[in-house]
Amino acid sequence: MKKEIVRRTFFWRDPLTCARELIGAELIWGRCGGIIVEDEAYLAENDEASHTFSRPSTRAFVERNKAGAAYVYFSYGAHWMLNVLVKGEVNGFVLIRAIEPVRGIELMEKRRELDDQKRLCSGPGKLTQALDITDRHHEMDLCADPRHCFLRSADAILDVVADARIGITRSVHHPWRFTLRGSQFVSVPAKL
DNA sequence: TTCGTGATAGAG
DNA sequence: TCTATCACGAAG
Repeated sequence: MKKEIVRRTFFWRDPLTCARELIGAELIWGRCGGIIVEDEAYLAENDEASHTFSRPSTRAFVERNKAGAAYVYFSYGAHWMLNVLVKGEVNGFVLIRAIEPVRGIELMEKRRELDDQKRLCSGPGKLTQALDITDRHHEMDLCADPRHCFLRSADAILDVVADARIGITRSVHHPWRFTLRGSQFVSVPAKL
């Protein structure tokens, strides 16, 4: 089962498909990385929970950048969030919410000051802290540099669960959060 | 359950 | 300028 770098064409589809298929892929970030076990899809149109709904700067970002670009923003005065831009028939984003640590674990534990792999990257703010992701990565192309990319095997068969997105107040009903079934590394387990 | 934290955007 | 809002996390 050979893993290959996810190419830009992967992000030329609708955000829901991208989000679902990124589960099980490996996020490579410098010396660190891990398997994506939780993410969420946001649509640039008709999705009140998306930043594009209320933020002109985000709409400009979508226009300005290619698919596969990193959209990084600061939230609640404390946390960075990592998203990937998707540009298909419907534009949108995939928010990376949790990874299962695989490489550079020691470094990530040091950054988080936490010796617990299950909670090391089990949330969007936690994983950016563990990987040292900040606004300096905003607009970075995640399909060009093998040090900051996604790795995925095309033939992997995974049990992915879809349920409602977390931490939003609008458009809450869409089942656009995706998790790897049974994973101990997610922020909040899916309801069965 | 609460609360800190700061960027953004819209109203006044 | 002022204020509401927020795709969070940690403590209690």
